[in-house]
Amino acid sequence: MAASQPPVRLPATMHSIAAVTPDRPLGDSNSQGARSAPLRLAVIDGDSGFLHVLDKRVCARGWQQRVFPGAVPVEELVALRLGALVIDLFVLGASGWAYLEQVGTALPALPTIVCSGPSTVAQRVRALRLGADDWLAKPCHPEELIARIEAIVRRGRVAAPPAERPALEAGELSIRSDQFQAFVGTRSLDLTRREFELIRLLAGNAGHVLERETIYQRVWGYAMAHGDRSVDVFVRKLRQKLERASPQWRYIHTHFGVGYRFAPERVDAGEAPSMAGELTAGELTAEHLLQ
Amino acid sequence: MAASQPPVRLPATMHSIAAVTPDRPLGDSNSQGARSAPLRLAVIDGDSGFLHVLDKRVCARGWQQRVFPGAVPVEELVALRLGALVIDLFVLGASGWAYLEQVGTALPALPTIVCSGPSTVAQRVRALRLGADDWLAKPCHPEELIARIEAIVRRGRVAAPPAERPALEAGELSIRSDQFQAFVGTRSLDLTRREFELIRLLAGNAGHVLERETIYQRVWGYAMAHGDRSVDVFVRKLRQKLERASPQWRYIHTHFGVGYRFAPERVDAGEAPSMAGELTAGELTAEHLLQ
DNA sequence: GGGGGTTGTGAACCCCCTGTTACCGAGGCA
DNA sequence: TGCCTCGGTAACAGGGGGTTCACAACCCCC
Repeated sequence: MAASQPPVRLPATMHSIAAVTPDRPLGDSNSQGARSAPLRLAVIDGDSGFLHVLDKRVCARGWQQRVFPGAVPVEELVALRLGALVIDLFVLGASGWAYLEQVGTALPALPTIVCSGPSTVAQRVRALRLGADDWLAKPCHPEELIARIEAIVRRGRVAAPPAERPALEAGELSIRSDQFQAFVGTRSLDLTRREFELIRLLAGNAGHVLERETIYQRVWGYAMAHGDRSVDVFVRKLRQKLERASPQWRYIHTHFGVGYRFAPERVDAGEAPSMAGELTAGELTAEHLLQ
Repeated sequence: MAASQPPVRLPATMHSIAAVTPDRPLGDSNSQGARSAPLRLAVIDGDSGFLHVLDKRVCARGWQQRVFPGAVPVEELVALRLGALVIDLFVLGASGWAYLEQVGTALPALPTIVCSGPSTVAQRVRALRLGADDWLAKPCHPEELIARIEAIVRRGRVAAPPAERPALEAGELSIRSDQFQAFVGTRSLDLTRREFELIRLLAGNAGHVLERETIYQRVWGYAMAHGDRSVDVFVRKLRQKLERASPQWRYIHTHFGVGYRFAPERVDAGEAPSMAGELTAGELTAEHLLQ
């Protein structure tokens, strides 16, 4: 652990929190619990009752479902671009095992779940060894089947590359999460990590006034102590760097007694040093500035 | 984004691989795909009969097993470098759900199986949604449990297929996944396995800043313990070898408080030791560096 | 216009982050 | 068994960046 540091250490140190990404811009992967991406599902089964109930749940989730009464040629499966495959092994009879192996070999990346009636341990083990990801006994609840499919898909995804985060554009600014940095044209603002987290939060809520406590909570990761001026200090640092890189624009506006609001505004040449707190309706809902 | 992501190595796999091919640049050590590599298993359970039977099977497979009577702090799990975790949720009582969620959040790459007594559909679904990969009802046959563990581990592995990967070209560097080695011209950098995995990850995401936690997660395969300096040390080793083989170029840039970014840059003769944080758009979207 | 609270600004302090080196244990190999 | 390589940990030095403080400037309200 920490090298030559004195013994006393607060548990929730700033670093660990900051490192854990206090503010997920959203639309991010962590929503797995709630919604998952639309999934294309193929079901090889003949049980119409089961299929009907399953279809309802699948549709409710926004997924798509194709039903097949028997074995589907592997090439066809490939063409379907499936997200997952559900098989009742026993509708395929004795050839089911060979088929399962075939699918497992040809499409190892395809999540495959066997959903069949009464079975023995040996059968289940065999299926799993042949490439199936799971075996769920019928009768089963469709929600459990869906949850199991999601679990398998999720497992495959944690190994996949992280989703790409788009850049935020505002005025002359380009805020790139993959760089932990903001740019004007090609020039970096040379923001520190905290400065970047702060501007990302503000720009991510452009047009909205954010209270200091909120800002602190989301950038620092824990509650702001009374009298803490950190937010003000960092806003100043940000303004300084913004002013230097993009002198024709003002980005961060102070709301006295409240907090700060991000909204890119072109500076009028002959502008008097206007009040920061003065607003117009246009500024407030400045949607035209960002998306 | 980067198509050619390095695979996420599960701990057990990784160790065995690293151990098997310490220096040998390689000849297709990927044969491990079929046979399951030794797996380090943790079981949170109190059922001595179950544990005994399971232990026999686990040992027969050449795996290792650690048993815990109750919840294990996540940091401890990290330190154990597990390949999979088996939990009897009900021995943890009401706190079991929170614990499961905690594990799922901190160690998303860790295959987790709940193996508990009678349960409801709702309980199983809940566990799966919280991050469990599977739920197997007790009493169960240990062979099925093992087969299910293997299926999950396999799923995590196929997500990053060892398919033929083209060589990555960057500056004077040529990173050949089929050789597990990097070259300058024809001269090998003589990278170790870990060093190679690291540079492959970085170069595969050229132009993007990767956080230490991300790097660790994807190269080492499990969550980074607080205070771990392994990434830094390996970056230094890499820089040393890169400097020796390609002195006219700088490849790895530090982003203070964040992590590292790979971007080949020719060293100017009279160059002052410039800041790593300084970027140009050219570097950012450095597509010309790869592909 | 004046007073009290709020915000801007600059600088000092010091913690912690990173680079770097050395050391140790594990495992392969002879 | 002994040597060697490799991975991981510990320790230290140096410097960047976060926090805090003091004071000035400012805003709002009475």
